[in-house]
Amino acid sequence: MDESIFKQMLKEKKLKVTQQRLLVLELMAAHPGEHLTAEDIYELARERCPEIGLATVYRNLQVLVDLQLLDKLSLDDGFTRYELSQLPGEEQEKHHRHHHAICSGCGAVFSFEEDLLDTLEQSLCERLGFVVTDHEVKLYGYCRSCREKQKDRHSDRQITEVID
Amino acid sequence: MDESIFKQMLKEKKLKVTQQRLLVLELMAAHPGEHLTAEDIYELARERCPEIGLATVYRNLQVLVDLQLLDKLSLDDGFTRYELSQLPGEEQEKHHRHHHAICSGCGAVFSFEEDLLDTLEQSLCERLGFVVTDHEVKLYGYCRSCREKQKDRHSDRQITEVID
DNA sequence: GTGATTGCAAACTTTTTGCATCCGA
DNA sequence: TCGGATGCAAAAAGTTTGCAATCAC
Repeated sequence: MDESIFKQMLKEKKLKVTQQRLLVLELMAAHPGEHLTAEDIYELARERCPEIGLATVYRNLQVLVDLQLLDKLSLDDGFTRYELSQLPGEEQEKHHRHHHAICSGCGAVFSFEEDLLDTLEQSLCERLGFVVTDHEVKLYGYCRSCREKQKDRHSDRQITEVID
Repeated sequence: MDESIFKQMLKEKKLKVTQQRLLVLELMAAHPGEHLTAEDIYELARERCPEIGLATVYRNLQVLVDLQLLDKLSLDDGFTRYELSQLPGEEQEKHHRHHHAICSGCGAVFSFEEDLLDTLEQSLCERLGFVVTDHEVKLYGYCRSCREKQKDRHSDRQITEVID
């Protein structure tokens, strides 16, 4: 991870480079693709900086979101979650947030990237003059393993019915 | 609104038809397309049933969500919001949740329906065996009026620069 | 030195829960 | 009558804030 670019980004916003701030970013960078809660990050942070406070974690997560290094998202379980968006210096022509498919059966979360919203975003711009800068897509449904369990349960029931 | 179908739906789940339950549904039906918070609905409900409790509102909103009469959504302002999904008896071959475009400038919310996720959902099913039953799409960006304000501000600045 | 940042605790906000009472079927 | 539903208050849970002490620059 390019720390000097991060320091530059902070300097531009007149923010200081503190140990805690660096640590939070490092931890997020060490867990790409994961959807960590503030509490998760707090627990990880305390391993290396036991005196850190939860409020500091919240404040620094917000700084990193403002710098567009993290995405803030919700998987509808009551927690705000954070996911690495890009490493400092990794410029992207367009912000490319992950989409998530959440299993209603077991709560498993599948992440994916896909650019199928372009048509939608274009029509929105033409019709409303609304220019899209970011999007969040959540799909709800049932994953393969839950569907197979469901199938098994149905078989059981049928067998039971036959036996009865 | 077909009250008898609603009563039938409740009976099937062994739930009772209470005044409060009816009232919450009526209020939601009277505000289609709006994204009301529990507090909003509580305020509206108290006009006609001053003794109603906020907890009752929450409990009945959840009942209506379970019956698929309401959609639960978040516009990222810290409130869970509720929107009429369909009236009792209005069967839809597929659940058709609204999508929302949220303006980062002024907070305005634009709702729309569109079926551009079919390809995405199909590929998800083929690749992961994940079957989608519902989806939530949020687009973030800037609405026309905020973009025009932004444009004006740029013009001002240019003029100032020229004058200086 | 100055101003941002931290850690701690208290406060805040939204939502849920326990429980005695009430009411619908 | 009986079990679900209600209203109230208290609790829960996640997040934010106030403030004195500390740290980065």
